[in-house]
Amino acid sequence: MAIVNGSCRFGLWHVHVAWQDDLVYRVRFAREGLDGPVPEEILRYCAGRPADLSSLRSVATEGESTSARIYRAVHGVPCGETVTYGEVARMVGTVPRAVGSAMARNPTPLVVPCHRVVAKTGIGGFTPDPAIKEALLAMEGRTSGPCTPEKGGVNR
DNA sequence: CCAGGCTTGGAGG
DNA sequence: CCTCCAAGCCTGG
Repeated sequence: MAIVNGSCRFGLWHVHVAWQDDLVYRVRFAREGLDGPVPEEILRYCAGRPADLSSLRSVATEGESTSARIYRAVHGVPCGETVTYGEVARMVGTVPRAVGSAMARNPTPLVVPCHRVVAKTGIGGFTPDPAIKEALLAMEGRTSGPCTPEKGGVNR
């Protein structure tokens, strides 16, 4: 079985996904869509329905490199919560800028929820557009949001 | 090998 | 409150 490529809609964006079973190789936000399926959880998530993105695995978390450990730490951040670059750095034993670099190169956004990693003083960055990060966090902040956080605590 | 990054905390104005 | 800056380190080219 080969790797499957597909996309679904998230607001004005198209979410491209390269995947196979529960393993995701690549996720990226693009202006244009492409034909093909995406994992059920990602489809539900993008549609604003209850979804558990952490049930998917990412190739980014494989290995023992520093970035892999950073991605694993971020993979464990639950929906509805956020952490700062500095907090992730302390968990992994590195520095905030290394975390920022890793997030900027995250091959699988959503599956490794880099949008839940914010700066201590603000929302932090997001490629290709910080507006996506804001939209994702706003969506997850709702008590009846897609991942139904137990306590509807929005972080900031 | 080197430039630069989705940071941070402290110093100083 | 705000600007400035070095620390510290990982990665792509």
